[in-house]
Amino acid sequence: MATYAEYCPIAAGAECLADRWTLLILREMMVGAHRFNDIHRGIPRISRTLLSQRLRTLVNRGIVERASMGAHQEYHLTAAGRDLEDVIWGVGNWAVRWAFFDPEEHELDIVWVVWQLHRRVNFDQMPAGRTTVEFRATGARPGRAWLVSDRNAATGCEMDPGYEVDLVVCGDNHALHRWYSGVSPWRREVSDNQISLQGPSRLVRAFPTWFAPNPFAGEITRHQAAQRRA
Amino acid sequence: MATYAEYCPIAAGAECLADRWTLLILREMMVGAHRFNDIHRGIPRISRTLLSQRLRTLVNRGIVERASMGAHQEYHLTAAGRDLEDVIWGVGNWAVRWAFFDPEEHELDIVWVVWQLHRRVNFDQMPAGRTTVEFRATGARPGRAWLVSDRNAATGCEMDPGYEVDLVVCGDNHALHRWYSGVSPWRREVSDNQISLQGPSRLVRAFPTWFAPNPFAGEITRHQAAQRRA
DNA sequence: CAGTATCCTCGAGGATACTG
DNA sequence: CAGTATCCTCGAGGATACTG
Repeated sequence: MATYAEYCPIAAGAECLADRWTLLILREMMVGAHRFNDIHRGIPRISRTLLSQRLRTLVNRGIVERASMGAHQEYHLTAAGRDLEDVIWGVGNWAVRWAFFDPEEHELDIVWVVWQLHRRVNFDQMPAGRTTVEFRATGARPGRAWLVSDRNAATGCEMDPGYEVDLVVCGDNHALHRWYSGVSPWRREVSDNQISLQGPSRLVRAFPTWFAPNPFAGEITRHQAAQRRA
Repeated sequence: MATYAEYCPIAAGAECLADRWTLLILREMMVGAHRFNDIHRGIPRISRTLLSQRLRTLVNRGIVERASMGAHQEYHLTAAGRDLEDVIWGVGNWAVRWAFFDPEEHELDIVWVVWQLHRRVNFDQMPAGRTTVEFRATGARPGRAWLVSDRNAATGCEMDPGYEVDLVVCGDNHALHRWYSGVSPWRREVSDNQISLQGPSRLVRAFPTWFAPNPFAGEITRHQAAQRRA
């Protein structure tokens, strides 16, 4: 609270926002994570102790509110928190222009990618009933993860959920991250043989329509176009 | 660098910005401080060691550039740094709406206020030649500071510069900070007898025109009007 | 003026085990 | 499921003294 001890709005704002992890916690609520474990899956490298503490601080500052929803707890942005969304998207858009590059090896995490993807499923493009997609990342930090979509609910799994797999997405981990983020379009990675699909051709054709674009895809595309002009 | 290890623009932005003090260092460059000691006077509670280290980090990240200007060094925002200005003003404007209140005792620092004021002098409203204004803060954290304006240059001093004082601004420290920030208008503090001027009536009448408003004064006024409507 | 080198402290936060 | 309690480590950063 008294860290800066300056009577200045920027200092007051930094007091609220410039703690490690805080922007990512707010991001998770902005993209639809409201339960403790869901928020944690979106930020796997924060410890549960620290996440708990940061959430308490955000509640005390009036940016987040905690509420009992029946049996479980939920965290939601308050009006003050929602008023921060533009600033936080602004931080991300700035980074797209100046500090966001091709994925580095330590940033690769296919489980995290699939977890984030599960929030962007276009259910009206999905087959009726359950669809199970297995992602197999090869190359650096290889791994597997599963996306299960059923009617209008989807989830990401780091363990085999045991359902029959309808479609396998297999590819280089860097390429999967480039596609996920919007840094490169699906078609390019497929035609470069970096990513391939295995499954019924009906599903293979439909797959590119199953996910809404990354929230930063528009800014990334604009930035790439500006780069090419320069 | 690898703190978050997430392939996300918000994480990349937080990596650059969410360090303690960093937003305040950028603020100082945004308002016109470019030399090490000037930046430090704007952020007196940071140690010189840490300021030096943060500046180096900002240079490495491409947000600030350091250049020799003749004998001395200067720090300036790069294009990437200038592109951050809207985000940083956004943080301050958000704080005005949700996290900026009347000054607390630990935030009072009349020397810092006068130092910041020296950048906002309207030289065309100032008398020709040198003008020395002494600020005397009474009440909590009392202190004195001097503002010296000469032609088109001004500075703030924490020690008596030894010049004849042309005008004395005397008042409660909280009131001086409210006026400085734009939280309350000059006329209100004067008519409430919280602040008074001592000096030739010509200078007393002119004083309220001598400084450009605080950069957040507009947002503060808008916010106060919205508060009254609610 | 504009820093840097060195030493030392303390508190943020990780690991682990636990709870309603 | 959603955390909390406890213990411990290590590194950020303050204090001090120094330099071109």
